[in-house]
Amino acid sequence: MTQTDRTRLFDRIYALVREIPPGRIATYGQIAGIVGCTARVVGYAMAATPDGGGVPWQRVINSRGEISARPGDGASRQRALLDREGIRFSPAGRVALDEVRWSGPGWEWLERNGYDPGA
DNA sequence: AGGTTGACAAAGG
DNA sequence: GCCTTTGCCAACC
Repeated sequence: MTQTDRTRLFDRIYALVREIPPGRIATYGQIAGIVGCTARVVGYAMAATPDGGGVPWQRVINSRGEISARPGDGASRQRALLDREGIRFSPAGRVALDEVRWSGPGWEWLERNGYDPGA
């Protein structure tokens, strides 16, 4: 590996988020558990995610099933994007994670990216 | 080289 | 079910 590990870490997160299909929602903890880091790092990586980079950052929310506060006022934009994908929000602004929760990437994707599906 | 910050999560009250 | 505290690890200053 010619690049530093930290670059690979962000790259892993972006690659994984990119695998989230439309109409599906993943939590920070879920992503963190797969890439092998804490949820906070995932949140920081999302904050550094460039718009239009092909990374559906909008499909990543907190474990409470709600859009967490983020710099600026892009929260409503994220909500609009998810609503466009068919995600329904509760009156409290929360989503039913039990229904739209992402099942995670396929085992072949994991193996292809150097993960260990058995673990 | 060291301290602070942060799009969080899990546990406790 | 909601709010507070604790732990977490990488990026940023």
